[in-house]
Parts: sequence; structure tokens; C-alpha cells
Amino acid sequence: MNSLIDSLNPQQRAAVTLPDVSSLILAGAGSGKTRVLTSRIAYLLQNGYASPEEILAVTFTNKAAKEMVSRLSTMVSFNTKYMWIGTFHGLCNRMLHSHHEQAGLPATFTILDQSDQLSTIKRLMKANNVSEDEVSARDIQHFINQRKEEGKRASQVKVLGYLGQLKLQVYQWYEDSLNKEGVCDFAELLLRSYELLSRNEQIRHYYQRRFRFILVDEFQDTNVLQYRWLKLLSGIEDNCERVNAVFAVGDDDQSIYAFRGANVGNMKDFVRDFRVQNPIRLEQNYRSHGNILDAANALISNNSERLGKKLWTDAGRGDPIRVFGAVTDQEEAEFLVDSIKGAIADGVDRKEIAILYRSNAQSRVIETELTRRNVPYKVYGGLRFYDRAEIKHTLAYMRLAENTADDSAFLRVVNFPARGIGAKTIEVLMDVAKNENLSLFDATRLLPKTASQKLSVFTQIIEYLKLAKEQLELPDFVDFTVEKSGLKHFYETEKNSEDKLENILELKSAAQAYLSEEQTDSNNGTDTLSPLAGFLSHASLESGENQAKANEDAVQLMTVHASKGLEFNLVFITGLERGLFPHDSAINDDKNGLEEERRLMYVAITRARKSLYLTYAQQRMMHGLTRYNMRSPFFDELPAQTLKWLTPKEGERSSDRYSCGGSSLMRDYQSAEKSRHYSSNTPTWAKGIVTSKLERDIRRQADAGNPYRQGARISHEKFGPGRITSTRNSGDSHEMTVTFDSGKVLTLLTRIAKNKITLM
DNA sequence: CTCGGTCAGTTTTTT
DNA sequence: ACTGACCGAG
Repeated sequence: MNSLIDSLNPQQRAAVTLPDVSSLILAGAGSGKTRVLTSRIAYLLQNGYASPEEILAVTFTNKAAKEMVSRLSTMVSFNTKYMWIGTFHGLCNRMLHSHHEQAGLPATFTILDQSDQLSTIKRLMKANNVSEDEVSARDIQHFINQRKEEGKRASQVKVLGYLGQLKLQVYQWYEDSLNKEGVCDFAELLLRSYELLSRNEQIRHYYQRRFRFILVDEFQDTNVLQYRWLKLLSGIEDNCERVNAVFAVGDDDQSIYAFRGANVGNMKDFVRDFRVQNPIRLEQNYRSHGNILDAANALISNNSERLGKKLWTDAGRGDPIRVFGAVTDQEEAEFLVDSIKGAIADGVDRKEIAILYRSNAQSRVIETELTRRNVPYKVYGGLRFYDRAEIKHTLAYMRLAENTADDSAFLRVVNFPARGIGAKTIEVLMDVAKNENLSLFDATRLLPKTASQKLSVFTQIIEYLKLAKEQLELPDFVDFTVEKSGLKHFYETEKNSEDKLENILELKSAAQAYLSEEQTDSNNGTDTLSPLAGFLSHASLESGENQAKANEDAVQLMTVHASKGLEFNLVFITGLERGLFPHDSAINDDKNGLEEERRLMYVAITRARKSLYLTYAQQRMMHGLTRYNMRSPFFDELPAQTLKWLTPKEGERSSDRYSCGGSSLMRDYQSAEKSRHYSSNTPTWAKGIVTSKLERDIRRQADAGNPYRQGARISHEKFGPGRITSTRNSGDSHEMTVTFDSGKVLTLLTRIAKNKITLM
């Protein structure tokens, strides 16, 4: 049994064997965080300090929760089924189902995802004649979610000014609408669960007595409401004779979700509120080599407001961090693939190679190049299974079978597949529903005959589904829904819909998989839910497996955000340009924005075990125009001795690039040279620019005197005659796309091309 | 009512 | 470049 503890380092061991008090574990990147969390639970169980039902462990992602359960089941023989291990949302959902009556919800309440939430807001704005020109629905969605994350209902919100009033008014309508429909959005799950606990003493005391040990993963990502929820469960505010021990694990340096409400300040508040004596620091890194850690430490030290932590390793210096500055994004992609091919030839596993970027839009050039040169790859974070339109349609039918008052689901599919129910009919229906305070479904009966008849085709379907759900096993019910709704027929006859058809048929397997998973480990509290309700929750809360093919032998592409928690032998951080990483919005933002970008960079660097490459391009196509960027200011925050510039660092002579031998460095140099060959014009005049629509318009006007206009016939000394098919301005450069008579299409920089072309 | 074209907006993302 | 929203013609 002590093997559990013996293999830990002193700090890890101190954390795992802490007595029954609240504690903060500052767990640096790669310091064995998950191991400490699971070992702690195992320790409590094996020594009889806790029984399984006294354990509550909260994570942010389903993936992390699953990981914890599976690791735990290899460590202890206790049944994990009696512990509550899950995401904040999952656990709140579980709690609300158990006490739906006290929480003011119907037993059949359904969950709105973000897009459902947005369309509900849009619908309410339209119904109440609030124009999106005044405030966008997105702004209001943001406003509402922020207020909920502060724990505030519409009646508790104070606002200033006309726009504030307007947003608040929509919040109120929205709140009423959710209540009427019996649905919860994501933030609502938390807020309602919080209110349930705070208002109902009996329920609160029950959970307080039960969960003697509360463990929180990624504590730096908690928002204000989540922290208050934890406080309620701990009993710290109830003057209980004994406060439950909260074991909070987090890393303030890896807080990268402030933009969605995460509050790093919770860590300091936690130390104060729970009177944490000595936070434990896990600073020994078991992942990366010295150069990588030095770079990470140096970078992050530029942030103020840190709790302070310095990673160290005994793994040795390792390779230097290699830097490649490309002229174009295309050249950057070519360099990546050159290097990757070399690494693979040296025996590196493809799945041990990661290409990271700041925003998804950057993946395309890289993907194209990987495809062109036959390197298998996998992109993370694309459209998830349950997010696909056809799946959401099918689920909407199922949601209606469960809860006919779910107006979002109703509107999604009332006329899909098309059954002649248009905007006019819906408008009338919504009016009636509003006046009579009925759900859209119930209001269909009250419409004039013709409209009512059209709608009854739809409501009949739902009535059938309601009967069927009682009589069929879940997978068969899915089949029935797909058939009865007309979706199957629709996708069968619609051309180019083979994939969609396959997906909706796949939903049956998803239901089957869900059921069998439930039988083996019922950890999501689905014991209190019907299979259908459980499956619908599952579909809303676990947006679908992106991980399914994680072990495939392919190069891994993902955003830096998506890479958190992962590690690879070879990592490329790409697009390191001012404006991109750090991103424009953060630069223009206050200091906090830049600090979050820096933490993001810190996360990116610490993903690498053995080798790290940093790349950037001076020139990049984005949103249809070419941008010219300076390299990222982060380069200047990394210690020079950890870096190896494969291309000359501007403003400095790079003579050392020939000096250091080694086969792998030579190859870097060769591929750097090779990639460089593709393009030779370095636009030194280019400056980082910000393009807004207004600026674009102004430039377009200023451009009126330019002879190289769209439609003009020109002749190029090399490519012959052609016509300008489009022109673009970006910054102080002007470019044109020319379709030559030969069929060749080229985009030329006017500044350079004008010496080579003549107007015809 | 439906389809097909035009036009604005575009960080990151989990639940 | 790509997507979702909107508008006018059939």
C-alpha cells in the first residue's frame, strides 16, 4: 500500500498525506498534478479516513473526470460509483435532477447549449421589438452569462444607462422564458444548484454532512459562482462544528480562461477564506528539459500578480529551442513539414509531434501542406459530434418528446424537414403563446384552422414520439425518432448528405454506447434519470468525443488552449507574431489581456518534453487579406542562451548558425535554407497593421486613382496577358489577383509587379 | 414558402 | 476564406 506514497517526491507526498484540513496545491506544469489528486483520494480511502460516498471531486472537462476515474480504479479496489466525480455542470445537473421539485424545475427539464441560448435571446428580442442594431444578441448573451456567473438574477442586477437597462430587460424576459419552458442553460445549472443549496437548509446540510472531502482540479479556472458553490458545500459559512476539507489544486500561471469568467483571484480568496496555512508548491517538473523550462520560467516572470513558483528539473539541458522566421505563412508551413519529416525519419512517433497555434484559422495553410506531402495529421477542436446540425435536429425531436415546452427545440425542427410552416405561421403562433402564456407546442391548438392543421402534422409526430419513448429501449427510440421525424428520408433524398445520414444513424450507436457505459460505471448520477433524460444530458454536457482517435499515429494539430494538460516530445509553436500571439485584442486591451496571452505562451512552451520550435511569418493571409506582422514580443522575453535562431534574428548578425554541428542541427539548418528558397522578397517596409472595416473602406476610396483596378487588362513580362480579377489593400501594400490568359491565377504585390506589367 | 445570391463579421472554448 | 443572416425572385 505504501508503494502509493513511496514513489512520490517530498512535496507530492506532503500534499497527498495532508491531514483533514483545506489546502491549496500550487501544481506547476508537468509536476504530477493528476497523480497527486488521485493519490490523495486513494490515500484517504485506503487509510480509512474517508469512505467513497464522502468524496466529491470536481473537474472542468469530462475528459479530466474520466481520466481521474480510470486512474483511480487502477489504484484502489473501492467502487468509484459511490463517489461524486465529474464536472461542475455534470454534478449540478445531477443534484438538480435529484431535487428538481425544490429547485423549481420539472422532472423532465432539458438543457440549452450556447447556440440554443443565443437563438432564445434573439427570439425574445424580436418578439419584443428590440433591434439588434442597438445591442447584439451576442452582447446580451455575454451579459446574461456574466451576471449568472456572479450569482445574480435579473432582479438583483444593477445597471447604468440606457443600454444597461435594455440588456437587463432582455435578461428578465430570458429568465421568465427559461422558467416557463422548464429548461436550463449551462450557467443556469450552476446558479440553480447554488440557489438550491443556499435556500434549502435541509438539502444543504445533507450534502455538507456527506461530502467530507472535496477535491477541485484546475482551481484557477473556477469562476465566482463555482467558488461560492464550493464554499456552500464545505460548510464554511454555516458555522458548522467541522468544515469539510477542500483540496484545491491549481496553477495561477496556467489560467487562460479569464475571457470566459475564470477568476484567478479565487486562489487568493481561498487561502484567506479557508485559512490555508501553507500552500504546497509542486515545482519539480517531470516533463521538460532544462532549456524549455528556463524559457518558460523567464517568460512567466514578466507577469505581475503571481503567487510565485519556479519549475526545475533534473533532466538536463536538452536541445536548444529552435526559432525559424519565415517570410510567408506558406514558407512557415513548408518549414514545419520539412522538420516533421526529418523528425519522423529520426524515429519520432507522429503522435508525439504537436503543432500549436493561437487561433483555429491558422491551421489551414499547415493542413494543406501536410496533405500535399502525405503526412498524416489530426486536427483537434473541430466540429464535435453533438454539435453537428443534423444531430442537433434529431436531439431536438427527442427533447420535445421529453419536454414539449422546450421552445428552442420546437423552433429548431417545427419546419425541418420543411413541412410548409413558414415565418408567418410561427409569428402568429408565438403571439398566441405569449398572450396565453403557453408553450409553442400547446399554443398550436389555438390557431386558426388552416395553420393549426399544418402544425398538427408536426405535433402528431411529437405525440407519437412521446408514446414511443415509453415503449422502446433508448437505441430503438433513437431509430424511431430518426424515421418518424422525416429526417432520415430527408437526408436520404438530399444530395451530398451521405455524411449527415451516416451521422444521424450513428446516433443510435452513441445511445447504445451511453447505455453500456452507464452499466459499467454509473458515475454521472444517472441513477436518478430515465435513460432518455440521461442521454439528453449526456449529449448536452459532453459535447462528443474528440479524443476517440487520440492514439492514431498522426501529427497533432490544435490551438494552444486545447493543448492544456497534454504533452509531446516535439512541439512547434507557430504564428508567433505580434497581433496574432499575443493577439491584437489582448494588446489593445489592458495589462491583464497581455498577461493572459503570456500565460497562454507559458502553457504552450511547457507542453514540450524534448524539443521545441518557435516559428513566425512576416507575411500572412488572414480573412482574405495579407497582413504584415512583426515577430512576437515574447521572443525578447526568452533567455538568449536557450534559443537557437535558424534564420537571422533581425537587427543582429547571426554568425553562430554555422558553428554548432550535430546531425539534427544540420538538418534544421538545411531545411531552414530550403524553405527560405521559396521566397526572397523581404518587405522591410511592412509594418504590423490593424485592419478594420472602416479603414478598409477609406483605403478603397483612396485607391480610386490607381490604374490597376479590377477588370483592367494587363500584360506581364513573364506570364503574358491577363485580367485583374480582384484587388486588395492591406496596410501600405496593394495587391491584385490576376487571371492570365494561360489560365494561371496569381496574386501579385503591385509595388513589386508594377515594374513587370503594362496596362493594355 | 423556398431557394439562391449578397453581405457583414470573424480569439481563444468547455459545459 | 468562410460562415451565418437577410432579402428578393420564383
